[in-house]
Parts: sequence; C-alpha cells; structure tokens
Amino acid sequence: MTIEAISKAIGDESRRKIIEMLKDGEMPASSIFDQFDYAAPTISRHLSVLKEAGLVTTRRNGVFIYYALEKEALNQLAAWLNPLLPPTNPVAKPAPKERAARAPKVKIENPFDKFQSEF
Amino acid sequence: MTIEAISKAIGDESRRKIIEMLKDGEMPASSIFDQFDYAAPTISRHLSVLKEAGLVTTRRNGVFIYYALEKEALNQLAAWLNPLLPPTNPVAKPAPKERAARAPKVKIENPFDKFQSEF
DNA sequence: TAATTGATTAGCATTTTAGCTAATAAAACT
DNA sequence: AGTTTTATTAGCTAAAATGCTAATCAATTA
Repeated sequence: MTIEAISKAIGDESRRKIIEMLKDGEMPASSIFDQFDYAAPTISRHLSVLKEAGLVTTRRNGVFIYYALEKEALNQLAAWLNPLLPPTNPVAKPAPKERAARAPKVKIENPFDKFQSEF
Repeated sequence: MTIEAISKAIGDESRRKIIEMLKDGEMPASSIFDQFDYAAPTISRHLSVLKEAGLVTTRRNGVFIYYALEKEALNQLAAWLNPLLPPTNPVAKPAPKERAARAPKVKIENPFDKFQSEF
C-alpha cells in the first residue's frame, strides 16, 4: 500500500485497464482474462501485482476468485497528486527581470473540479 | 503527454521526488542533481523521461537549464484517476444471494475533497 | 582560443518487468 | 476416485529500465 508500489502498478497499461474494469464492482478472474489477448497467467500476474500494491482485494466463491478495486489505494495516489495541482507561487527563485505584481495569474484548470458535484 | 507515458514516469521514486521539488516553481538542473546521491547523468536521464512524458518543460538561461513542472500533465493523470474514485454501483454482476436494496452504501472518503476550498 | 562550468549523450552492466508454456492447486461434479 | 474448471505458480526468454563512467556539447570567462 505504499505510493511506490501503487504508482508502479499503475504504470502498466494492462493493469490500468483492469482497474478501469473493476470501477463499478468486483469481477471473477476469468472475466478479466477474457478482456485481454494475453495468456491467462500473464494477467494473473498483473492481478497479483495489483494485489500486492493494495489496489485490489480478492474473495473466493467456490472455484471463482472475485477481484475488487480497493479505492483507498487509489485515494492514496490522489492524495499524493493533489497538492501538486493547485496553483501555488509561480517561481521558487523570483524571476530576475520581471515584477511579480499584476502578473496575469494563469489559471490552471483542475479536472477534479468537474467531479465535485457528485460527492 | 499520454497517460501511458505519464503514469510510467511517475512510477519511479526519483522522478516523483523531482516532481515534488518542482511543485513551487522552476529549478536549474544542477539544483536538482544536488538533492540526490545519484550521479548527475542518472538524474539527467530521469529529467528527460519526465520531459518526454510532458511532465516538465525546460528553458535555457545561459549555461543553466531550468526545469518547470507542467501541471497540465498531472491534470491528465488526475482526470484518469478521478472517475475511479467516487462511489458507484457496488457490483457489476449482481450478487447471487443478496438483495441490493438497503445495502449500507459504504462511504469512501475522497481526499480531493480536502483541497477543494483552495480552488 | 583555451579553460571552466553546467548539462546531456554514448556505451556498458545489472536488475526488473512482461510475456510465454507447462505444471500445480483447489473446488465441483460424475 | 477421476475429471473438469478456474486460477495460480514455476521456469524460462526477451525487452526495458536504471545505474555508472567517459565523452561530448554549449555557454561563459580568462
């Protein structure tokens, strides 16, 4: 559940796709396998990477193993990311020639704003 | 500037540290090098990975090359991440034995909420 | 123009990652 | 018990990533 493991886990396309697939609820491993052209063991290993990172949890029901997204882990990534997004002081070392006064205050759009109404 | 390149770039500890260093403004490469125990060329390569991902931009001033964080690229990652965070339907395939009605609607805390007042 | 400073590129070694097939495990069914 | 189904683990190969030193580039200064 470290930011290291989470961010590494997310750095792979197949794993991001798995995360997206689990957005709306759990899914047995076989259903996940079906969505890929890769061999099942390959995806199984991706699942284990996600699990080690704390991004998914599993529960067994008979032969089926259901994978579920652990949103808390995604929240950790979000928590790392968010402080980097809001507009802050534009430069650490003050620009040598220009005055800061009345600088046009570039508005950096924050895509999270779009979703706030849903919470 | 693809989510692929951005998420891979963020999957490395040194690169995340660089991003954090640039949070409050640009910085010359040498100042970045100083913060690491790695050889300068190693960090220089990390910088080029960040640049190829669109996470930083550079400007030269004399001998110095200033690196600046490109928040728009971080926004892209945030835009990918955010739809995965809000509570949605709990299961894609309805649970076999249980009724969905009056399910306890687990509240998943969203860390972005904490920062909204700043925008 | 030669030397110095800041930074990158080249070339190499080592480790890690991602893919495969084959083998194994675990539950369910005959 | 033996077979089938679902899923993982083992063992391997190839590619990518990460670190280093040496060499190079680009701007400044003596």
